[in-house]
Amino acid sequence: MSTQPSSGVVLRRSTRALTVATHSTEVQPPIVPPPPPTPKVVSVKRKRTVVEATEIVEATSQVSDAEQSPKKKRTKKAKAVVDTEEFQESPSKPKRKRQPKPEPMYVIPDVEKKKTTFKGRLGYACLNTVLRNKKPASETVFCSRTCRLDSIKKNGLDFVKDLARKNVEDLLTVIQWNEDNNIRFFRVSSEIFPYASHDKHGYSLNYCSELLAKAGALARKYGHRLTTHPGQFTQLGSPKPAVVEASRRELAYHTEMFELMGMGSDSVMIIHGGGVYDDKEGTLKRLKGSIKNLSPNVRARLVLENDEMCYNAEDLLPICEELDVPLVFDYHHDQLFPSSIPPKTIIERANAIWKRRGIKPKQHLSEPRPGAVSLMERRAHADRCENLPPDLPDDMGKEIGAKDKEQAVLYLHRMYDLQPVVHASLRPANPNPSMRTNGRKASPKKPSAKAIKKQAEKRGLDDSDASDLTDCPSEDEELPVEEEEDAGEEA
DNA sequence: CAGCCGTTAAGCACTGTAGG
DNA sequence: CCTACAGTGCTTAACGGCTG
Repeated sequence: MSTQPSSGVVLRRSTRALTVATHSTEVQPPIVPPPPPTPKVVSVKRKRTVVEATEIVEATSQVSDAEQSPKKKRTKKAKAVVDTEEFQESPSKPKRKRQPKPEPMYVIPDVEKKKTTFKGRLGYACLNTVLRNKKPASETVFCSRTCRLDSIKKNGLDFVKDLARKNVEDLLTVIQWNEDNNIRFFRVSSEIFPYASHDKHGYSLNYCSELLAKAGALARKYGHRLTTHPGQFTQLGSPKPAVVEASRRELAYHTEMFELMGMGSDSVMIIHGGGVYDDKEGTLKRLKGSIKNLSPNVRARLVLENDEMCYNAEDLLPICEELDVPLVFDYHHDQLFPSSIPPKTIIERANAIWKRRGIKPKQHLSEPRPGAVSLMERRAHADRCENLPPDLPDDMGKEIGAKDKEQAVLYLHRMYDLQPVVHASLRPANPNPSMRTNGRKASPKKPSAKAIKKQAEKRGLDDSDASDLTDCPSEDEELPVEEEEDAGEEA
């Protein structure tokens, strides 16, 4: 709303309220009838949530005989439990089958041909849009199924473990798709085993060892490189010991995954420097200390990456060189938060570390969205990349960070004649890419749970009401939510 | 059933505002 | 002027309410 100050560090993007039609790659003009101006009644929703929640508990507590006593409103969650129990195939009651929609016709425009000396691999991160968007929904393939902590509390640990198993099953499909489409470099979603590193609900991956070994064997058979990028809450430099400990667990779980898959040293885990905590030097010292304290097998796979806000390549290179931790150079981040050292020098120094360690180097490439001006806007990834940087070493793995995921890779494959492409796998680019990212949208009206809790504490509500919302058992959960709502309404 | 939309989960950066 | 705090941003996909 207000004009951006000249420094322009962060832009509050009220313009985001503009809704954007979901990325439509189909040729048919999207039929988007204007939504009726229905007033949103948030508070009602919340109250209902509480009621439903109790129903779910009842429903799932008798999963075995769920079929004989269907609740008037069978929740999706309850259904999900049944589904996971019948992974293979279920001769369940005859469902009315919806006529499958015909495959949409895609018109794939020609690409501008460009030249490069690059002979390395291009890869993408986490999600394959073709497989993810398969219809019907039961056909979709993806590796980042997750759930809420509440679902684990209600349904037990096996619930989340089953989700993860399905993720790994789908990883096999993704690897095969990648092979069929000449993409041999893939970042596995850090959410493939949801909550595996959680302090209370964490679990070992051993239960899934056979399937992981199978996925690893497939990747190795085709010579695919798999890497991972643990979440931004992996903060090895945090002043809070609990956060560092959680970060260690996160890295340990990713290491365990690659070990069970039998992946070699090229399967690295990439993290950023993290927050600054008002003390960059001190934080870098803590980061260094934390890395030194990692167990050897975890440290063997750890890699740092320059980010666009806190630690650029120049900040990280000294640590990387001292501790022999490879550096993933991200071109996009370097543009937003440049080092005083030119990229060429950074890449040379980074590559020297990769070489010393005997690991194939890796870089990240992405581009800001067209028309992006402010820093926050330029942070968001464009749908695709239009250019490869010059002078790339041939053994370099290049992960393309783009909204169109594998399509961005195929686009570059075509532009630069890097690999043959399967035409049926191609999807057209969105002709009208917006500036809007997919980030979380917050409701301006409703205070956050944290804010509500603090308000409640301030107003001197009794302990049970102000107790930790994230951790209280189901019985207690109902009261605070009701209180929450009142607090929210009044505030 | 499909699709839309807000919420949630992790941790931190940053801005604007209120109050001392 | 400084501090504290609320709100929003970064990412991502499932969940759940709701509508058509």
